[in-house]
Amino acid sequence: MAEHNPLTAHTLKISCSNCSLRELCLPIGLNREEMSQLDAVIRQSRRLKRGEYLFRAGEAFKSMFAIRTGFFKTCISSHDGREQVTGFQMSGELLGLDGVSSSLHGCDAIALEDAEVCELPFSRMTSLGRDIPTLQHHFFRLMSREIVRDQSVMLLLGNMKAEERLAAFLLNLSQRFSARGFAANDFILRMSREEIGSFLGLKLETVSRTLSKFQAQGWIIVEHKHIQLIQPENLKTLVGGCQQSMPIATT
Amino acid sequence: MAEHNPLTAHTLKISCSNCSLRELCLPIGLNREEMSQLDAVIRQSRRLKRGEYLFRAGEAFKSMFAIRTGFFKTCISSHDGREQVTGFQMSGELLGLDGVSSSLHGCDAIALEDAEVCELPFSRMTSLGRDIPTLQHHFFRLMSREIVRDQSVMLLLGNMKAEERLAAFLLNLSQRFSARGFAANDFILRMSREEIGSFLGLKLETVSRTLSKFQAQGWIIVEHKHIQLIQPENLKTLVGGCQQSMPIATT
DNA sequence: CGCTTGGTTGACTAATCTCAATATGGGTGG
DNA sequence: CCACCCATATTGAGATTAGTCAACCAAGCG
Repeated sequence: MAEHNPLTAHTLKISCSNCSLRELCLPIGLNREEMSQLDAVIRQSRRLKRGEYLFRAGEAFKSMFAIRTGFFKTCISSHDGREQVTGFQMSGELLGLDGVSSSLHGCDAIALEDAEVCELPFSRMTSLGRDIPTLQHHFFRLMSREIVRDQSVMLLLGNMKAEERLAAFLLNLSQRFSARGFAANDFILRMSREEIGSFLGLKLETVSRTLSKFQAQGWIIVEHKHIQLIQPENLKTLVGGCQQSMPIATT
Repeated sequence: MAEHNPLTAHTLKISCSNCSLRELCLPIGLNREEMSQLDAVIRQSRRLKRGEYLFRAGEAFKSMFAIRTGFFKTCISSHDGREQVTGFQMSGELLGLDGVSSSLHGCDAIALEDAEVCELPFSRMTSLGRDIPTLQHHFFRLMSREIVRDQSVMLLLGNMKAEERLAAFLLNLSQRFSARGFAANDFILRMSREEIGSFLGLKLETVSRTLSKFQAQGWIIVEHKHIQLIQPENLKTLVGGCQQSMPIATT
Protein backbone atom coordinates (compact mmCIF):
# COMPACT_ATOMS: atom_id res chain seq x y z
CA MET A 1 0.00 0.00 0.00
CA ALA A 2 1.31 3.39 -0.93
CA GLU A 3 2.69 5.58 1.78
CA HIS A 4 0.16 8.33 1.23
CA ASN A 5 -2.66 6.02 2.00
CA PRO A 6 -6.11 7.58 2.29
CA LEU A 7 -5.98 7.35 6.03
CA THR A 8 -2.33 7.86 6.84
CA ALA A 9 -1.62 10.74 9.16
CA HIS A 10 1.30 13.05 8.57
CA THR A 11 4.41 11.19 9.54
CA LEU A 12 6.82 13.05 11.71
CA LYS A 13 10.31 13.07 10.41
CA ILE A 14 11.73 15.95 12.34
CA SER A 15 11.82 14.46 15.78
CA CYS A 16 15.12 14.46 17.55
CA SER A 17 16.93 13.10 20.53
CA ASN A 18 14.61 14.70 23.02
CA CYS A 19 11.90 12.61 21.54
CA SER A 20 14.04 9.50 21.41
CA LEU A 21 13.27 9.32 17.74
CA ARG A 22 16.65 10.52 16.69
CA GLU A 23 16.90 8.29 13.67
CA LEU A 24 13.96 10.05 12.10
CA CYS A 25 16.03 13.19 11.88
CA LEU A 26 18.36 11.93 9.27
CA PRO A 27 15.95 11.95 6.38
CA ILE A 28 15.87 15.70 6.37
CA GLY A 29 19.64 15.93 6.71
CA LEU A 30 20.21 18.17 9.68
CA ASN A 31 23.78 18.44 10.86
CA ARG A 32 24.90 18.10 14.44
CA GLU A 33 24.69 21.81 15.12
CA GLU A 34 21.19 22.09 13.70
CA MET A 35 20.08 19.05 15.63
CA SER A 36 21.10 20.58 18.88
CA GLN A 37 19.28 23.80 18.00
CA LEU A 38 16.20 21.72 17.37
CA ASP A 39 16.68 19.85 20.63
CA ALA A 40 16.79 23.14 22.46
CA VAL A 41 13.40 24.11 21.11
CA ILE A 42 11.56 20.91 21.84
CA ARG A 43 10.03 20.81 25.25
CA GLN A 44 10.23 17.88 27.58
CA SER A 45 7.57 15.35 26.95
CA ARG A 46 4.21 15.35 28.57
CA ARG A 47 2.32 12.28 29.72
CA LEU A 48 -1.37 11.74 29.30
CA LYS A 49 -3.67 9.10 30.62
CA ARG A 50 -6.28 7.37 28.55
CA GLY A 51 -9.21 9.67 27.89
CA GLU A 52 -7.27 12.83 28.65
CA TYR A 53 -7.43 15.80 26.28
CA LEU A 54 -4.15 16.97 24.78
CA PHE A 55 -5.95 20.09 23.63
CA ARG A 56 -9.48 21.18 22.89
CA ALA A 57 -11.06 22.99 19.98
CA GLY A 58 -11.00 26.70 20.65
CA GLU A 59 -8.03 26.74 23.00
CA ALA A 60 -5.16 29.01 22.14
CA PHE A 61 -2.75 27.36 19.77
CA LYS A 62 0.87 27.64 20.82
CA SER A 63 2.41 24.32 20.01
CA MET A 64 2.19 21.25 17.90
CA PHE A 65 2.77 17.87 19.47
CA ALA A 66 4.78 14.89 18.32
CA ILE A 67 3.50 11.59 19.63
CA ARG A 68 6.21 9.48 21.24
CA THR A 69 3.98 6.70 22.44
CA GLY A 70 0.26 6.13 22.56
CA PHE A 71 -2.71 6.53 20.31
CA PHE A 72 -4.90 9.58 19.78
CA LYS A 73 -8.06 10.64 18.03
CA THR A 74 -8.89 14.11 16.80
CA CYS A 75 -12.46 15.23 16.40
CA ILE A 76 -14.62 18.22 15.73
CA SER A 77 -18.12 18.57 17.03
CA SER A 78 -21.14 20.33 15.63
CA HIS A 79 -23.47 22.59 17.50
CA ASP A 80 -26.08 19.92 18.03
CA GLY A 81 -23.56 17.52 19.49
CA ARG A 82 -22.72 15.38 16.48
CA GLU A 83 -19.10 14.40 16.57
CA GLN A 84 -16.84 13.73 13.64
CA VAL A 85 -13.59 11.92 14.26
CA THR A 86 -11.18 13.45 11.77
CA GLY A 87 -8.29 11.09 12.33
CA PHE A 88 -6.43 8.60 14.48
CA GLN A 89 -2.80 9.31 15.23
CA MET A 90 -0.08 7.02 16.47
CA SER A 91 3.53 7.28 17.55
CA GLY A 92 5.71 9.34 15.27
CA GLU A 93 2.81 11.42 13.99
CA LEU A 94 2.10 15.08 14.56
CA LEU A 95 -0.91 16.73 16.17
CA GLY A 96 -2.17 20.28 16.02
CA LEU A 97 -1.33 21.48 12.53
CA ASP A 98 -4.83 22.83 12.04
CA GLY A 99 -4.38 25.36 14.81
CA VAL A 100 -2.02 27.58 12.86
CA SER A 101 -4.67 29.21 10.74
CA SER A 102 -6.61 30.94 13.48
CA SER A 103 -4.23 30.64 16.43
CA LEU A 104 -6.85 28.43 17.99
CA HIS A 105 -6.93 24.69 17.99
CA GLY A 106 -9.51 23.52 15.49
CA CYS A 107 -10.28 20.16 17.00
CA ASP A 108 -10.09 18.13 20.18
CA ALA A 109 -7.19 15.72 20.56
CA ILE A 110 -7.87 12.89 22.97
CA ALA A 111 -5.59 10.09 24.10
CA LEU A 112 -7.09 6.67 23.41
CA GLU A 113 -4.49 5.06 25.62
CA ASP A 114 -1.82 6.30 27.98
CA ALA A 115 0.48 8.43 25.92
CA GLU A 116 3.54 10.58 25.83
CA VAL A 117 4.08 13.57 23.56
CA CYS A 118 6.75 16.16 22.85
CA GLU A 119 5.66 19.73 22.63
CA LEU A 120 6.95 21.75 19.67
CA PRO A 121 6.35 25.45 20.32
CA PHE A 122 5.20 26.81 17.00
CA SER A 123 6.77 30.24 17.04
CA ARG A 124 10.17 28.85 18.00
CA MET A 125 9.90 26.22 15.31
CA THR A 126 9.13 28.77 12.62
CA SER A 127 11.92 31.08 13.65
CA LEU A 128 14.29 28.13 13.70
CA GLY A 129 12.93 27.29 10.27
CA ARG A 130 14.28 30.60 8.99
CA ASP A 131 17.78 29.55 10.02
CA ILE A 132 17.45 26.02 8.75
CA PRO A 133 15.78 26.02 5.32
CA THR A 134 15.44 22.24 5.22
CA LEU A 135 13.49 22.40 8.44
CA GLN A 136 11.20 25.09 7.11
CA HIS A 137 10.62 23.13 3.96
CA HIS A 138 9.92 20.05 5.98
CA PHE A 139 7.24 21.86 7.89
CA PHE A 140 5.53 22.92 4.74
CA ARG A 141 5.61 19.34 3.58
CA LEU A 142 4.09 18.06 6.78
CA MET A 143 1.21 20.48 6.51
CA SER A 144 0.73 19.71 2.89
CA ARG A 145 0.72 16.02 3.63
CA GLU A 146 -2.10 16.56 6.06
CA ILE A 147 -4.06 18.26 3.29
CA VAL A 148 -3.43 15.30 1.00
CA ARG A 149 -4.52 12.90 3.68
CA ASP A 150 -7.70 14.85 4.35
CA GLN A 151 -8.56 14.85 0.69
CA SER A 152 -8.16 11.10 0.53
CA VAL A 153 -10.58 10.82 3.41
CA MET A 154 -12.95 13.01 1.43
CA LEU A 155 -12.69 10.50 -1.41
CA LEU A 156 -13.47 7.74 1.03
CA LEU A 157 -16.44 9.51 2.58
CA GLY A 158 -17.78 10.73 -0.72
CA ASN A 159 -17.44 7.66 -2.88
CA MET A 160 -17.00 4.45 -0.97
CA LYS A 161 -19.47 1.93 0.40
CA ALA A 162 -19.42 0.64 3.96
CA GLU A 163 -17.36 -2.45 3.12
CA GLU A 164 -14.86 -0.47 1.13
CA ARG A 165 -14.46 2.05 3.92
CA LEU A 166 -13.86 -0.61 6.52
CA ALA A 167 -11.41 -2.45 4.32
CA ALA A 168 -9.50 0.76 3.61
CA PHE A 169 -9.47 1.53 7.30
CA LEU A 170 -8.09 -1.86 8.32
CA LEU A 171 -5.47 -1.84 5.60
CA ASN A 172 -4.40 1.62 6.58
CA LEU A 173 -3.93 0.66 10.20
CA SER A 174 -2.11 -2.44 9.11
CA GLN A 175 0.26 -0.45 6.98
CA ARG A 176 0.96 2.06 9.71
CA PHE A 177 1.57 -0.59 12.34
CA SER A 178 3.90 -2.42 10.06
CA ALA A 179 5.79 0.80 9.27
CA ARG A 180 6.48 1.03 13.00
CA GLY A 181 7.74 -2.50 13.26
CA PHE A 182 4.56 -4.03 14.63
CA ALA A 183 2.75 -6.95 13.09
CA ALA A 184 0.87 -5.91 9.98
CA ASN A 185 -1.84 -8.53 10.27
CA ASP A 186 -2.44 -8.82 13.97
CA PHE A 187 -3.22 -5.77 16.03
CA ILE A 188 -5.38 -4.24 18.71
CA LEU A 189 -7.84 -1.51 17.88
CA ARG A 190 -7.45 1.37 20.23
CA MET A 191 -10.80 2.91 19.39
CA SER A 192 -14.40 1.84 19.84
CA ARG A 193 -16.75 0.79 17.06
CA GLU A 194 -18.49 4.09 17.49
CA GLU A 195 -15.29 6.03 16.94
CA ILE A 196 -14.48 3.99 13.86
CA GLY A 197 -17.98 4.67 12.62
CA SER A 198 -17.67 8.37 13.23
CA PHE A 199 -14.43 8.47 11.31
CA LEU A 200 -15.81 6.45 8.40
CA GLY A 201 -19.19 8.16 8.27
CA LEU A 202 -21.02 5.01 9.40
CA LYS A 203 -23.07 4.00 12.42
CA LEU A 204 -21.50 1.69 14.93
CA GLU A 205 -23.92 -1.11 14.07
CA THR A 206 -22.80 -0.96 10.46
CA VAL A 207 -19.18 -1.16 11.53
CA SER A 208 -19.94 -4.16 13.69
CA ARG A 209 -21.96 -5.90 11.00
CA THR A 210 -19.34 -5.30 8.36
CA LEU A 211 -16.57 -6.67 10.55
CA SER A 212 -18.72 -9.74 11.17
CA LYS A 213 -19.26 -10.12 7.45
CA PHE A 214 -15.52 -9.98 6.77
CA GLN A 215 -15.06 -12.61 9.46
CA ALA A 216 -17.77 -14.84 8.01
CA GLN A 217 -15.95 -14.67 4.70
CA GLY A 218 -12.78 -15.78 6.41
CA TRP A 219 -10.95 -12.58 5.60
CA ILE A 220 -10.31 -11.48 9.16
CA ILE A 221 -10.69 -12.72 12.72
CA VAL A 222 -12.40 -10.36 15.13
CA GLU A 223 -12.05 -10.86 18.85
CA HIS A 224 -13.34 -7.67 20.36
CA LYS A 225 -10.55 -5.17 19.70
CA HIS A 226 -8.10 -7.78 18.57
CA ILE A 227 -8.08 -7.98 14.79
CA GLN A 228 -6.23 -10.43 12.59
CA LEU A 229 -6.09 -10.04 8.86
CA ILE A 230 -6.16 -13.53 7.41
CA GLN A 231 -6.66 -12.64 3.75
CA PRO A 232 -5.58 -9.04 3.44
CA GLU A 233 -5.37 -9.50 -0.32
CA ASN A 234 -9.15 -9.80 -0.44
CA LEU A 235 -9.47 -6.56 1.46
CA LYS A 236 -7.08 -4.99 -1.01
CA THR A 237 -9.12 -6.22 -3.95
CA LEU A 238 -12.19 -4.71 -2.36
CA VAL A 239 -10.54 -1.32 -1.96
CA GLY A 240 -8.41 -1.59 -5.06
CA GLY A 241 -10.58 0.18 -7.52
CA CYS A 242 -11.51 3.10 -5.36
CA GLN A 243 -8.05 4.13 -4.32
CA GLN A 244 -6.52 7.31 -5.46
CA SER A 245 -4.96 6.83 -8.85
CA MET A 246 -2.40 9.58 -8.56
CA PRO A 247 1.22 8.64 -9.04
CA ILE A 248 2.73 8.86 -5.58
CA ALA A 249 6.25 9.76 -4.64
CA THR A 250 7.42 7.73 -1.68
CA THR A 251 9.41 10.52 -0.10
CA MET B 1 -22.07 32.58 8.37
CA ALA B 2 -18.66 32.27 9.96
CA GLU B 3 -15.67 32.91 7.82
CA HIS B 4 -14.28 29.42 8.25
CA ASN B 5 -17.34 27.96 6.73
CA PRO B 6 -17.30 24.24 6.01
CA LEU B 7 -16.80 24.90 2.36
CA THR B 8 -14.74 28.06 2.25
CA ALA B 9 -11.47 27.73 0.45
CA HIS B 10 -8.34 29.36 1.74
CA THR B 11 -8.56 33.05 1.04
CA LEU B 12 -5.55 34.66 -0.46
CA LYS B 13 -4.30 37.63 1.40
CA ILE B 14 -0.84 37.87 0.04
CA SER B 15 -1.51 38.99 -3.46
CA CYS B 16 0.12 42.12 -4.64
CA SER B 17 0.11 44.64 -7.38
CA ASN B 18 1.03 42.17 -10.06
CA CYS B 19 -2.20 40.48 -9.32
CA SER B 20 -4.15 43.70 -9.14
CA LEU B 21 -5.30 42.65 -5.72
CA ARG B 22 -3.02 45.07 -3.95
CA GLU B 23 -5.42 45.92 -1.19
CA LEU B 24 -5.28 42.34 0.04
CA CYS B 25 -1.65 42.84 0.91
CA LEU B 26 -2.26 45.21 3.70
CA PRO B 27 -3.72 42.75 6.16
CA ILE B 28 -0.38 41.06 6.60
CA GLY B 29 1.42 44.35 6.94
CA LEU B 30 4.15 44.23 4.37
CA ASN B 31 6.05 47.45 3.86
CA ARG B 32 6.82 48.98 0.49
CA GLU B 33 10.16 47.28 0.20
CA GLU B 34 8.76 43.86 1.03
CA MET B 35 5.91 44.37 -1.38
CA SER B 36 8.25 44.99 -4.23
CA GLN B 37 10.24 41.88 -3.34
CA LEU B 38 7.02 39.94 -3.48
CA ASP B 39 6.12 41.52 -6.79
CA ALA B 40 9.43 40.40 -8.19
CA VAL B 41 8.67 36.79 -7.34
CA ILE B 42 5.18 36.60 -8.71
CA ARG B 43 5.03 35.62 -12.32
CA GLN B 44 2.91 37.24 -14.92
CA SER B 45 -0.57 35.91 -15.00
CA ARG B 46 -1.68 33.04 -17.15
CA ARG B 47 -5.01 32.79 -18.93
CA LEU B 48 -7.07 29.64 -19.16
CA LYS B 49 -10.14 28.82 -21.14
CA ARG B 50 -13.09 27.00 -19.75
CA GLY B 51 -12.34 23.31 -19.34
CA GLU B 52 -8.59 23.79 -19.41
CA TYR B 53 -6.38 22.14 -16.79
CA LEU B 54 -4.25 24.45 -14.67
CA PHE B 55 -2.36 21.37 -13.47
CA ARG B 56 -2.94 17.67 -13.23
CA ALA B 57 -2.44 15.17 -10.45
CA GLY B 58 1.01 13.72 -10.71
CA GLU B 59 2.64 16.63 -12.48
CA ALA B 60 5.73 18.13 -10.93
CA PHE B 61 4.82 20.77 -8.38
CA LYS B 62 6.72 24.00 -8.79
CA SER B 63 4.21 26.73 -8.10
CA MET B 64 1.04 27.61 -6.39
CA PHE B 65 -1.51 29.74 -8.20
CA ALA B 66 -3.57 32.67 -7.05
CA ILE B 67 -6.84 33.07 -8.90
CA ARG B 68 -7.38 36.57 -10.25
CA THR B 69 -10.58 35.87 -12.11
CA GLY B 70 -12.58 32.78 -12.88
CA PHE B 71 -13.79 29.70 -11.15
CA PHE B 72 -12.02 26.37 -10.67
CA LYS B 73 -12.65 22.92 -9.36
CA THR B 74 -10.06 20.56 -7.92
CA CYS B 75 -10.58 16.83 -8.01
CA ILE B 76 -8.89 13.55 -7.37
CA SER B 77 -9.79 10.39 -9.20
CA SER B 78 -9.66 6.81 -8.12
CA HIS B 79 -8.27 3.91 -10.09
CA ASP B 80 -11.63 2.79 -11.34
CA GLY B 81 -12.52 6.22 -12.60
CA ARG B 82 -14.63 7.57 -9.78
CA GLU B 83 -14.00 11.24 -9.37
CA GLN B 84 -14.17 13.23 -6.17
CA VAL B 85 -14.37 16.99 -6.43
CA THR B 86 -12.42 18.26 -3.44
CA GLY B 87 -13.29 21.91 -3.76
CA PHE B 88 -14.40 24.87 -5.83
CA GLN B 89 -12.17 27.91 -5.88
CA MET B 90 -12.92 31.45 -6.90
CA SER B 91 -11.04 34.68 -7.34
CA GLY B 92 -8.69 35.54 -4.53
CA GLU B 93 -8.22 31.93 -3.53
CA LEU B 94 -5.13 29.81 -3.80
CA LEU B 95 -4.59 26.56 -5.69
CA GLY B 96 -1.95 23.88 -5.38
CA LEU B 97 -1.11 23.77 -1.68
CA ASP B 98 -1.41 20.01 -1.62
CA GLY B 99 1.51 19.61 -3.99
CA VAL B 100 4.13 20.61 -1.47
CA SER B 101 4.20 17.30 0.36
CA SER B 102 5.41 15.12 -2.47
CA SER B 103 6.58 17.70 -4.99
CA LEU B 104 3.79 16.44 -7.21
CA HIS B 105 0.40 17.95 -7.63
CA GLY B 106 -2.10 15.87 -5.72
CA CYS B 107 -5.18 16.75 -7.69
CA ASP B 108 -6.39 18.12 -10.98
CA ALA B 109 -7.31 21.80 -11.16
CA ILE B 110 -9.73 22.63 -13.93
CA ALA B 111 -11.13 26.00 -14.98
CA LEU B 112 -14.93 26.02 -14.93
CA GLU B 113 -14.95 29.29 -16.82
CA ASP B 114 -12.36 31.41 -18.56
CA ALA B 115 -9.87 32.36 -15.91
CA GLU B 116 -6.70 34.18 -15.09
CA VAL B 117 -4.18 33.16 -12.45
CA CYS B 118 -0.89 34.39 -11.04
CA GLU B 119 1.86 31.87 -10.61
CA LEU B 120 3.69 31.85 -7.29
CA PRO B 121 6.88 29.79 -7.60
CA PHE B 122 7.07 27.83 -4.41
CA SER B 123 10.80 27.80 -3.81
CA ARG B 124 11.09 31.51 -4.33
CA MET B 125 8.16 32.13 -2.02
CA THR B 126 9.71 30.07 0.75
CA SER B 127 13.07 31.70 0.46
CA LEU B 128 11.39 35.09 0.49
CA GLY B 129 9.52 33.86 3.55
CA ARG B 130 12.82 33.52 5.34
CA ASP B 131 13.48 37.23 4.85
CA ILE B 132 9.96 38.30 5.66
CA PRO B 133 8.70 36.44 8.74
CA THR B 134 5.16 37.74 8.38
CA LEU B 135 5.04 36.27 4.90
CA GLN B 136 6.31 32.93 6.12
CA HIS B 137 3.79 32.91 8.90
CA HIS B 138 1.07 33.80 6.46
CA PHE B 139 1.91 30.81 4.34
CA PHE B 140 1.66 28.50 7.27
CA ARG B 141 -1.71 29.98 8.02
CA LEU B 142 -2.96 29.49 4.49
CA MET B 143 -1.99 25.85 4.54
CA SER B 144 -3.47 25.34 7.94
CA ARG B 145 -6.67 26.98 6.81
CA GLU B 146 -6.92 24.49 4.03
CA ILE B 147 -6.65 21.71 6.60
CA VAL B 148 -9.42 23.27 8.63
CA ARG B 149 -11.58 23.60 5.54
CA ASP B 150 -11.01 19.98 4.57
CA GLN B 151 -11.96 18.83 8.02
CA SER B 152 -15.20 20.75 7.83
CA VAL B 153 -15.95 18.99 4.58
CA MET B 154 -15.29 15.74 6.36
CA LEU B 155 -17.89 16.74 8.94
CA LEU B 156 -20.28 17.46 6.12
CA LEU B 157 -19.63 14.19 4.30
CA GLY B 158 -19.62 12.13 7.44
CA ASN B 159 -22.61 13.51 9.29
CA MET B 160 -25.00 15.49 7.15
CA LYS B 161 -28.04 14.50 5.12
CA ALA B 162 -28.57 15.48 1.51
CA GLU B 163 -30.66 18.55 2.34
CA GLU B 164 -28.19 19.77 4.92
CA ARG B 165 -25.30 19.34 2.52
CA LEU B 166 -27.01 21.29 -0.23
CA ALA B 167 -28.04 24.05 2.13
CA ALA B 168 -24.50 24.31 3.49
CA PHE B 169 -23.19 24.41 -0.04
CA LEU B 170 -25.51 27.18 -1.17
CA LEU B 171 -24.88 29.27 1.92
CA ASN B 172 -21.16 28.85 1.51
CA LEU B 173 -21.24 30.06 -2.07
CA SER B 174 -23.48 32.91 -1.03
CA GLN B 175 -21.08 33.97 1.66
CA ARG B 176 -18.08 33.81 -0.64
CA PHE B 177 -19.77 35.75 -3.41
CA SER B 178 -20.84 38.40 -0.99
CA ALA B 179 -17.31 38.65 0.44
CA ARG B 180 -16.20 39.53 -3.09
CA GLY B 181 -18.82 42.20 -3.52
CA PHE B 182 -21.28 40.14 -5.54
CA ALA B 183 -24.90 39.59 -4.65
CA ALA B 184 -25.23 37.16 -1.79
CA ASN B 185 -28.64 35.85 -2.79
CA ASP B 186 -28.53 35.80 -6.54
CA PHE B 187 -25.76 34.02 -8.37
CA ILE B 188 -24.82 31.71 -11.18
CA LEU B 189 -23.50 28.25 -10.49
CA ARG B 190 -20.37 27.61 -12.45
CA MET B 191 -20.47 23.86 -11.97
CA SER B 192 -22.82 21.12 -13.11
CA ARG B 193 -25.17 19.16 -10.89
CA GLU B 194 -22.85 16.23 -11.24
CA GLU B 195 -19.89 18.24 -9.97
CA ILE B 196 -21.91 19.51 -7.05
CA GLY B 197 -22.93 15.96 -6.32
CA SER B 198 -19.37 14.72 -6.46
CA PHE B 199 -18.27 17.41 -4.05
CA LEU B 200 -21.12 16.71 -1.63
CA GLY B 201 -20.99 12.94 -1.86
CA LEU B 202 -24.37 12.74 -3.61
CA LYS B 203 -25.60 11.62 -7.01
CA LEU B 204 -26.60 14.30 -9.46
CA GLU B 205 -30.25 13.22 -9.32
CA THR B 206 -30.26 13.77 -5.58
CA VAL B 207 -28.81 17.24 -6.06
CA SER B 208 -31.46 18.05 -8.61
CA ARG B 209 -34.29 16.69 -6.51
CA THR B 210 -33.14 18.52 -3.42
CA LEU B 211 -32.90 21.82 -5.28
CA SER B 212 -36.42 21.23 -6.55
CA LYS B 213 -37.60 20.54 -3.04
CA PHE B 214 -36.07 23.79 -1.76
CA GLN B 215 -37.79 25.59 -4.59
CA ALA B 216 -41.15 23.94 -3.84
CA GLN B 217 -40.80 25.18 -0.28
CA GLY B 218 -40.23 28.68 -1.57
CA TRP B 219 -36.75 28.88 -0.12
CA ILE B 220 -34.93 29.36 -3.38
CA ILE B 221 -35.59 29.90 -7.08
CA VAL B 222 -33.76 27.61 -9.46
CA GLU B 223 -33.45 28.54 -13.11
CA HIS B 224 -30.86 26.17 -14.45
CA LYS B 225 -27.57 27.53 -13.10
CA HIS B 226 -29.10 30.73 -11.87
CA ILE B 227 -29.92 30.47 -8.17
CA GLN B 228 -31.75 32.94 -5.99
CA LEU B 229 -31.94 32.52 -2.26
CA ILE B 230 -35.36 33.78 -1.21
CA GLN B 231 -35.37 32.59 2.37
CA PRO B 232 -31.75 31.99 3.26
CA GLU B 233 -32.70 31.99 6.92
CA ASN B 234 -34.51 28.70 6.40
CA LEU B 235 -31.42 27.23 4.83
CA LYS B 236 -29.46 28.44 7.82
CA THR B 237 -31.86 26.83 10.23
CA LEU B 238 -31.50 23.60 8.32
CA VAL B 239 -27.72 23.67 8.55
CA GLY B 240 -27.62 25.37 11.92
CA GLY B 241 -27.34 22.36 14.15
CA CYS B 242 -24.73 20.54 12.20
CA GLN B 243 -22.24 23.32 11.87
CA GLN B 244 -18.95 23.21 13.59
CA SER B 245 -19.30 24.44 17.13
CA MET B 246 -15.76 25.62 17.50
CA PRO B 247 -15.18 29.21 18.50
CA ILE B 248 -13.84 30.87 15.37
CA ALA B 249 -11.41 33.73 15.08
CA THR B 250 -12.30 35.97 12.17
CA THR B 251 -8.72 36.70 11.24
C1' DC C 1 -20.48 -10.26 41.78
C1' DG C 2 -23.55 -7.22 39.92
C1' DC C 3 -23.34 -3.06 37.14
C1' DT C 4 -22.08 -0.42 33.37
C1' DT C 5 -20.26 0.09 29.02
C1' DG C 6 -19.48 -1.58 24.61
C1' DG C 7 -20.54 -4.95 21.08
C1' DT C 8 -23.51 -8.07 18.31
C1' DT C 9 -27.54 -9.28 15.89
C1' DG C 10 -32.29 -8.98 14.03
C1' DA C 11 -36.35 -6.74 12.05
C1' DC C 12 -37.96 -2.82 10.19
C1' DT C 13 -37.62 1.94 8.15
C1' DA C 14 -35.88 5.70 5.71
C1' DA C 15 -32.71 7.66 2.64
C1' DT C 16 -30.27 7.61 -1.35
C1' DC C 17 -28.99 5.30 -5.57
C1' DT C 18 -30.09 3.25 -9.97
C1' DC C 19 -32.31 2.95 -14.11
C1' DA C 20 -35.16 5.00 -17.33
C1' DA C 21 -37.99 8.24 -19.67
C1' DT C 22 -38.47 12.87 -20.86
C1' DA C 23 -37.39 17.75 -21.08
C1' DT C 24 -34.53 21.74 -22.00
C1' DG C 25 -30.99 24.87 -23.64
C1' DG C 26 -26.77 26.15 -25.57
C1' DG C 27 -23.81 25.70 -29.08
C1' DT C 28 -22.64 24.64 -33.85
C1' DG C 29 -22.73 24.34 -38.52
C1' DG C 30 -25.30 24.96 -42.56
C1' DC D 1 -30.22 33.26 -38.32
C1' DC D 2 -32.26 28.99 -37.66
C1' DA D 3 -32.55 24.08 -36.90
C1' DC D 4 -30.65 20.36 -35.04
C1' DC D 5 -27.99 17.79 -31.72
C1' DC D 6 -25.78 16.77 -27.65
C1' DA D 7 -24.92 17.51 -23.05
C1' DT D 8 -27.30 18.56 -18.95
C1' DA D 9 -31.23 18.54 -16.00
C1' DT D 10 -35.62 16.92 -14.18
C1' DT D 11 -38.74 13.56 -12.56
C1' DG D 12 -40.58 8.97 -11.51
C1' DA D 13 -40.50 4.11 -9.87
C1' DG D 14 -38.21 0.53 -7.88
C1' DA D 15 -33.95 -1.49 -5.74
C1' DT D 16 -30.41 -1.23 -2.35
C1' DT D 17 -27.94 0.41 1.31
C1' DA D 18 -27.34 1.98 5.63
C1' DG D 19 -29.81 3.80 9.66
C1' DT D 20 -32.99 3.05 13.61
C1' DC D 21 -34.82 0.73 17.38
C1' DA D 22 -34.56 -2.93 20.34
C1' DA D 23 -33.10 -7.10 22.53
C1' DC D 24 -29.44 -9.55 24.11
C1' DC D 25 -24.68 -10.68 25.36
C1' DA D 26 -19.94 -10.23 27.09
C1' DA D 27 -16.23 -7.98 29.46
C1' DG D 28 -14.11 -5.16 32.53
C1' DC D 29 -14.34 -2.80 36.78
C1' DG D 30 -15.35 -1.33 41.12
